[in-house]
Amino acid sequence: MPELPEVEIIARQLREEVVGRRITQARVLWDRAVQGMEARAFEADVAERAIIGVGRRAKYLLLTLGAADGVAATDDSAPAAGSAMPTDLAANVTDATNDADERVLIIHRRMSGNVILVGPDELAAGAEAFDPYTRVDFTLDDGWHLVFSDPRKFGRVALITPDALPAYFAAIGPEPLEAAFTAEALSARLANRRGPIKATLLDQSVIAGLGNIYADEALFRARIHPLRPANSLTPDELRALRDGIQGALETGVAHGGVTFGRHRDIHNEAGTNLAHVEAYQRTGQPCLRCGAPIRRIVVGQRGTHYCPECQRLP
DNA sequence: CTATAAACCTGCTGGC
DNA sequence: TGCCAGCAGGTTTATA
Repeated sequence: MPELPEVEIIARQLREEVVGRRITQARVLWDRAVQGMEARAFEADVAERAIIGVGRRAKYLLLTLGAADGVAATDDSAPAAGSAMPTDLAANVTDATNDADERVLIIHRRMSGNVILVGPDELAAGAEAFDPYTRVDFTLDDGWHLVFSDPRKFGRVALITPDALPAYFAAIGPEPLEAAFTAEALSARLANRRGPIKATLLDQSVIAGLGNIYADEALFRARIHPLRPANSLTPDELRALRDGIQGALETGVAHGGVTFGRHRDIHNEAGTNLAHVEAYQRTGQPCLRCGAPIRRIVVGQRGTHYCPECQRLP
Protein backbone atom coordinates (compact mmCIF):
# COMPACT_ATOMS: atom_id res chain seq x y z
CA MET A 1 0.00 0.00 0.00
CA PRO A 2 2.30 2.75 1.07
CA GLU A 3 5.13 3.82 -1.18
CA LEU A 4 7.47 6.75 -0.74
CA PRO A 5 4.79 9.50 -0.99
CA GLU A 6 2.45 7.78 1.45
CA VAL A 7 5.25 7.38 3.98
CA GLU A 8 6.47 10.93 3.45
CA ILE A 9 2.98 12.26 4.18
CA ILE A 10 2.92 10.39 7.46
CA ALA A 11 6.39 11.60 8.40
CA ARG A 12 5.49 15.24 7.79
CA GLN A 13 2.29 15.00 9.79
CA LEU A 14 3.96 13.25 12.69
CA ARG A 15 6.69 15.88 12.71
CA GLU A 16 4.03 18.52 13.26
CA GLU A 17 1.98 16.56 15.75
CA VAL A 18 4.14 14.39 17.99
CA VAL A 19 7.66 15.79 18.20
CA GLY A 20 8.14 16.75 21.83
CA ARG A 21 5.63 14.21 23.10
CA ARG A 22 6.76 11.38 25.35
CA ILE A 23 5.72 7.77 24.83
CA THR A 24 4.52 6.66 28.23
CA GLN A 25 3.71 3.11 27.17
CA ALA A 26 4.07 0.80 24.20
CA ARG A 27 1.77 -2.19 23.93
CA VAL A 28 2.37 -4.87 21.31
CA LEU A 29 -0.82 -6.74 20.48
CA TRP A 30 0.72 -9.01 17.85
CA ASP A 31 4.20 -10.02 18.90
CA ARG A 32 5.54 -10.85 15.45
CA ALA A 33 5.05 -7.24 14.41
CA VAL A 34 8.30 -6.55 16.28
CA GLN A 35 11.40 -7.23 14.25
CA GLY A 36 14.76 -8.15 15.76
CA MET A 37 13.81 -8.40 19.43
CA GLU A 38 11.22 -9.82 21.78
CA ALA A 39 7.97 -7.88 21.93
CA ARG A 40 8.23 -7.42 25.72
CA ALA A 41 11.78 -6.08 25.40
CA PHE A 42 10.53 -3.65 22.73
CA GLU A 43 7.77 -2.43 25.01
CA ALA A 44 10.19 -1.95 27.89
CA ASP A 45 12.80 -0.10 25.84
CA VAL A 46 10.33 2.28 24.18
CA ALA A 47 8.54 3.31 27.37
CA GLU A 48 9.25 6.76 28.79
CA ARG A 49 11.19 7.98 25.80
CA ALA A 50 10.44 11.35 24.17
CA ILE A 51 9.99 11.68 20.42
CA ILE A 52 12.69 14.14 19.38
CA GLY A 53 12.62 13.83 15.61
CA VAL A 54 10.78 12.23 12.70
CA GLY A 55 12.30 11.17 9.41
CA ARG A 56 11.87 8.88 6.45
CA ARG A 57 14.27 6.65 4.52
CA ALA A 58 12.87 4.75 1.54
CA LYS A 59 9.48 3.47 2.75
CA TYR A 60 10.60 3.36 6.36
CA LEU A 61 9.28 5.79 8.94
CA LEU A 62 11.91 6.81 11.52
CA LEU A 63 11.17 8.29 14.93
CA THR A 64 14.19 9.34 16.94
CA LEU A 65 13.57 8.72 20.62
CA GLY A 66 15.47 10.40 23.43
CA ALA A 67 16.91 8.82 26.53
CA ALA A 68 14.40 7.24 28.86
CA ASP A 69 15.52 9.16 31.93
CA GLY A 70 12.80 11.69 31.30
CA VAL A 71 15.14 14.44 30.15
CA ALA A 72 14.75 14.60 26.40
CA ALA A 73 17.84 15.47 24.44
CA THR A 74 17.73 18.93 22.90
CA ASP A 75 16.66 18.63 19.34
CA ASP A 76 18.96 21.13 17.66
CA SER A 77 18.84 19.11 14.49
CA ALA A 78 15.09 18.99 14.12
CA PRO A 79 14.48 18.29 10.46
CA ALA A 80 12.71 20.97 8.46
CA ALA A 81 9.45 19.93 6.86
CA GLY A 82 10.08 18.17 3.61
CA SER A 83 13.68 17.21 4.28
CA ALA A 84 13.43 14.14 6.40
CA MET A 85 16.46 12.49 4.91
CA PRO A 86 19.22 10.41 6.39
CA THR A 87 21.38 13.48 6.63
CA ASP A 88 19.08 14.72 9.36
CA LEU A 89 19.49 11.49 11.21
CA ALA A 90 23.21 11.57 10.71
CA ALA A 91 23.15 15.04 12.23
CA ASN A 92 21.20 13.67 15.12
CA VAL A 93 23.79 10.98 15.60
CA THR A 94 26.74 13.34 15.63
CA ASP A 95 25.22 16.30 17.44
CA ALA A 96 23.35 14.64 20.22
CA THR A 97 25.19 14.55 23.51
CA ASN A 98 23.96 11.18 24.60
CA ASP A 99 23.27 9.19 21.46
CA ALA A 100 24.14 5.96 23.17
CA ASP A 101 20.92 6.39 25.14
CA GLU A 102 18.84 7.28 22.12
CA ARG A 103 16.88 4.90 19.96
CA VAL A 104 15.38 4.98 16.49
CA LEU A 105 11.88 3.57 16.23
CA ILE A 106 11.48 2.18 12.73
CA ILE A 107 8.05 1.48 11.27
CA HIS A 108 7.42 -0.17 7.92
CA ARG A 109 3.78 -0.31 6.83
CA ARG A 110 4.34 -2.88 4.10
CA MET A 111 1.07 -3.68 2.32
CA SER A 112 -1.73 -2.67 4.63
CA GLY A 113 -0.27 -0.82 7.61
CA ASN A 114 -1.40 2.58 8.84
CA VAL A 115 -0.08 4.88 11.54
CA ILE A 116 -2.96 6.80 13.09
CA LEU A 117 -3.03 9.45 15.79
CA VAL A 118 -6.10 8.90 17.94
CA GLY A 119 -7.53 11.10 20.65
CA PRO A 120 -8.40 9.88 24.16
CA ASP A 121 -12.14 10.06 23.51
CA GLU A 122 -11.99 7.79 20.49
CA LEU A 123 -9.80 5.36 22.40
CA ALA A 124 -11.98 5.26 25.48
CA ALA A 125 -13.03 1.71 24.69
CA GLY A 126 -9.46 0.64 23.91
CA ALA A 127 -7.28 0.46 20.85
CA GLU A 128 -8.72 -2.88 19.80
CA ALA A 129 -12.23 -1.45 19.83
CA PHE A 130 -11.11 1.58 17.87
CA ASP A 131 -9.41 -0.62 15.29
CA PRO A 132 -9.45 -4.43 15.47
CA TYR A 133 -6.27 -4.54 13.41
CA THR A 134 -4.19 -2.67 15.97
CA ARG A 135 -0.79 -4.35 16.23
CA VAL A 136 1.09 -1.81 18.34
CA ASP A 137 -0.42 0.90 20.55
CA PHE A 138 1.79 3.77 21.74
CA THR A 139 0.36 5.90 24.54
CA LEU A 140 1.58 9.51 24.52
CA ASP A 141 1.94 11.76 27.54
CA ASP A 142 -0.95 14.00 26.43
CA GLY A 143 -3.38 11.09 26.40
CA TRP A 144 -3.37 10.60 22.63
CA HIS A 145 -2.32 7.31 21.08
CA LEU A 146 -0.21 6.44 18.09
CA VAL A 147 -1.82 3.31 16.71
CA PHE A 148 -0.10 1.01 14.25
CA SER A 149 -2.89 -0.82 12.47
CA ASP A 150 -2.20 -3.54 9.94
CA PRO A 151 -4.83 -6.07 8.76
CA ARG A 152 -2.43 -8.25 6.78
CA LYS A 153 0.24 -8.39 9.50
CA PHE A 154 3.06 -7.72 7.04
CA GLY A 155 4.11 -4.46 8.68
CA ARG A 156 6.97 -4.34 11.15
CA VAL A 157 8.33 -2.13 13.91
CA ALA A 158 11.92 -2.20 15.11
CA LEU A 159 14.01 -0.38 17.68
CA ILE A 160 17.70 0.19 17.07
CA THR A 161 20.46 2.48 18.30
CA PRO A 162 21.36 5.44 16.06
CA ASP A 163 24.77 3.98 15.27
CA ALA A 164 23.08 0.92 13.76
CA LEU A 165 21.23 3.01 11.16
CA PRO A 166 23.84 2.77 8.38
CA ALA A 167 23.92 -1.01 8.62
CA TYR A 168 20.14 -1.20 8.72
CA PHE A 169 19.89 0.65 5.42
CA ALA A 170 23.06 -0.68 3.83
CA ALA A 171 21.14 -2.56 1.15
CA ILE A 172 18.78 0.30 0.26
CA GLY A 173 19.42 2.37 -2.86
CA PRO A 174 19.48 6.18 -3.27
CA GLU A 175 16.59 8.52 -2.47
CA PRO A 176 14.98 9.46 -5.81
CA LEU A 177 13.88 12.95 -4.70
CA GLU A 178 17.36 14.11 -3.79
CA ALA A 179 19.37 16.32 -6.14
CA ALA A 180 22.04 13.63 -6.49
CA PHE A 181 19.53 11.41 -8.27
CA THR A 182 20.51 12.43 -11.80
CA ALA A 183 20.06 10.60 -15.08
CA GLU A 184 23.72 9.62 -14.84
CA ALA A 185 23.24 8.22 -11.34
CA LEU A 186 20.19 6.29 -12.52
CA SER A 187 22.15 4.96 -15.49
CA ALA A 188 24.90 3.68 -13.19
CA ARG A 189 22.36 1.90 -10.99
CA LEU A 190 20.84 0.14 -14.01
CA ALA A 191 24.11 -0.69 -15.74
CA ASN A 192 24.31 -4.41 -14.92
CA ARG A 193 20.59 -5.05 -14.87
CA ARG A 194 19.26 -7.11 -17.72
CA GLY A 195 15.82 -7.79 -16.20
CA PRO A 196 12.69 -5.83 -17.14
CA ILE A 197 12.85 -2.16 -16.13
CA LYS A 198 9.55 -2.43 -14.26
CA ALA A 199 10.86 -5.17 -11.96
CA THR A 200 14.18 -3.38 -11.53
CA LEU A 201 12.46 -0.17 -10.42
CA LEU A 202 10.77 -2.16 -7.65
CA ASP A 203 14.11 -3.43 -6.34
CA GLN A 204 14.78 -1.28 -3.29
CA SER A 205 18.53 -1.88 -3.53
CA VAL A 206 18.51 -0.13 -6.92
CA ILE A 207 16.26 2.83 -6.05
CA ALA A 208 14.51 3.53 -2.76
CA GLY A 209 10.82 4.19 -2.39
CA LEU A 210 9.17 3.13 -5.64
CA GLY A 211 6.36 0.59 -5.43
CA ASN A 212 3.96 -0.87 -7.93
CA ILE A 213 1.89 2.27 -8.45
CA TYR A 214 4.65 4.81 -8.88
CA ALA A 215 6.80 2.45 -10.97
CA ASP A 216 3.95 2.18 -13.48
CA GLU A 217 3.38 5.93 -13.32
CA ALA A 218 7.06 6.73 -13.84
CA LEU A 219 7.31 4.46 -16.89
CA PHE A 220 4.10 5.91 -18.33
CA ARG A 221 5.44 9.43 -17.96
CA ALA A 222 8.74 8.43 -19.55
CA ARG A 223 6.98 6.48 -22.34
CA ILE A 224 9.08 3.40 -21.64
CA HIS A 225 7.71 -0.13 -22.06
CA PRO A 226 7.82 -2.05 -18.74
CA LEU A 227 9.53 -5.06 -20.33
CA ARG A 228 12.51 -3.14 -21.68
CA PRO A 229 15.79 -4.52 -20.28
CA ALA A 230 16.84 -2.07 -17.58
CA ASN A 231 20.31 -1.57 -19.04
CA SER A 232 19.05 -0.91 -22.56
CA LEU A 233 17.70 2.61 -22.03
CA THR A 234 19.11 5.44 -24.12
CA PRO A 235 20.42 8.66 -22.50
CA ASP A 236 17.21 10.44 -23.53
CA GLU A 237 15.11 7.70 -21.99
CA LEU A 238 17.17 7.78 -18.79
CA ARG A 239 16.53 11.49 -18.45
CA ALA A 240 12.83 10.98 -19.12
CA LEU A 241 12.69 8.18 -16.57
CA ARG A 242 14.43 10.21 -13.92
CA ASP A 243 11.95 13.03 -14.54
CA GLY A 244 9.08 10.54 -14.57
CA ILE A 245 10.11 9.03 -11.25
CA GLN A 246 10.47 12.39 -9.57
CA GLY A 247 7.33 13.80 -11.16
CA ALA A 248 5.18 10.85 -10.17
CA LEU A 249 6.47 10.85 -6.59
CA GLU A 250 6.14 14.60 -6.18
CA THR A 251 2.58 14.50 -7.52
CA GLY A 252 1.82 11.76 -5.03
CA VAL A 253 3.19 13.77 -2.12
CA ALA A 254 1.35 16.89 -3.27
CA HIS A 255 -1.98 15.08 -3.15
CA GLY A 256 -1.53 13.24 0.10
CA GLY A 257 -0.88 9.85 -1.46
CA VAL A 258 -3.27 7.49 -3.16
CA THR A 259 -6.99 7.40 -2.45
CA PHE A 260 -7.80 3.78 -3.14
CA GLY A 261 -6.79 0.86 -0.98
CA ARG A 262 -6.20 1.15 2.71
CA HIS A 263 -3.79 4.06 2.86
CA ARG A 264 -4.75 6.61 5.48
CA ASP A 265 -2.84 9.52 6.93
CA ILE A 266 -2.34 9.93 10.67
CA HIS A 267 -5.80 11.47 10.96
CA ASN A 268 -7.31 8.40 9.31
CA GLU A 269 -8.05 10.35 6.13
CA ALA A 270 -7.51 9.08 2.59
CA GLY A 271 -5.36 10.96 0.08
CA THR A 272 -6.61 12.50 -3.16
CA ASN A 273 -4.06 11.19 -5.63
CA LEU A 274 -6.54 8.91 -7.37
CA ALA A 275 -7.44 11.62 -9.85
CA HIS A 276 -3.77 12.06 -10.70
CA VAL A 277 -2.87 8.46 -11.46
CA GLU A 278 -2.46 8.05 -15.22
CA ALA A 279 -1.77 4.36 -15.77
CA TYR A 280 -2.10 2.34 -12.58
CA GLN A 281 -5.36 0.36 -12.39
CA ARG A 282 -6.71 2.02 -15.53
CA THR A 283 -6.87 -1.22 -17.50
CA GLY A 284 -9.09 -0.78 -20.58
CA GLN A 285 -9.57 2.94 -20.03
CA PRO A 286 -8.27 5.36 -22.65
CA CYS A 287 -4.69 6.59 -22.38
CA LEU A 288 -4.76 10.24 -21.32
CA ARG A 289 -2.24 11.04 -24.07
CA CYS A 290 -3.35 9.05 -27.11
CA GLY A 291 -6.66 7.40 -26.24
CA ALA A 292 -5.50 3.82 -26.72
CA PRO A 293 -6.81 1.44 -24.04
CA ILE A 294 -4.41 0.90 -21.15
CA ARG A 295 -3.16 -2.68 -21.04
CA ARG A 296 -2.43 -4.87 -18.03
CA ILE A 297 0.31 -7.50 -18.01
CA VAL A 298 2.21 -9.28 -15.24
CA VAL A 299 5.88 -8.42 -14.78
CA GLY A 300 7.85 -9.92 -11.92
CA GLN A 301 4.67 -11.27 -10.33
CA ARG A 302 3.18 -7.80 -10.20
CA GLY A 303 0.29 -6.34 -12.15
CA THR A 304 1.66 -3.79 -14.59
CA HIS A 305 -0.26 -1.11 -16.47
CA TYR A 306 0.96 0.72 -19.57
CA CYS A 307 -0.12 2.29 -22.84
CA PRO A 308 0.68 -0.03 -25.76
CA GLU A 309 0.88 2.96 -28.10
CA CYS A 310 2.93 5.43 -26.06
CA GLN A 311 5.18 2.80 -24.48
CA ARG A 312 6.51 0.57 -27.23
CA LEU A 313 9.16 -2.10 -27.44
CA PRO A 314 11.74 -1.32 -30.10
C1' DC B 1 25.83 -11.32 -8.48
C1' DT B 2 21.38 -11.28 -10.94
C1' DA B 3 16.83 -13.09 -11.47
C1' DT B 4 12.68 -15.55 -10.52
C1' DA B 5 9.30 -17.79 -7.43
C1' DA B 6 7.32 -18.67 -3.16
C1' DA B 7 6.15 -17.33 1.43
C1' DC B 8 4.26 -14.28 4.79
C1' DC B 9 -1.27 -12.75 6.09
C1' DT B 10 -6.06 -11.16 5.75
C1' DG B 11 -9.77 -8.78 3.36
C1' DC B 12 -12.13 -7.58 -0.67
C1' DT B 13 -13.95 -8.21 -5.34
C1' DG B 14 -15.78 -10.43 -9.21
C1' DG B 15 -17.58 -14.30 -11.47
C1' DC B 16 -20.53 -18.18 -11.35
C1' DT C 1 -27.83 -14.24 -2.34
C1' DG C 2 -23.77 -17.07 -1.45
C1' DC C 3 -19.42 -19.12 -2.21
C1' DC C 4 -14.78 -19.26 -3.74
C1' DA C 5 -10.87 -18.33 -6.62
C1' DG C 6 -8.03 -14.75 -7.43
C1' DC C 7 -5.98 -10.50 -6.36
C1' DA C 8 -3.93 -6.67 -3.43
C1' DG C 9 0.18 -0.82 -3.17
C1' DG C 10 6.03 -4.99 0.04
C1' DT C 11 9.88 -7.43 1.57
C1' DT C 12 12.49 -11.64 2.75
C1' DT C 13 14.08 -16.10 1.80
C1' DA C 14 15.05 -19.88 -1.06
C1' DT C 15 16.49 -21.59 -5.53
C1' DA C 16 18.43 -21.43 -10.20
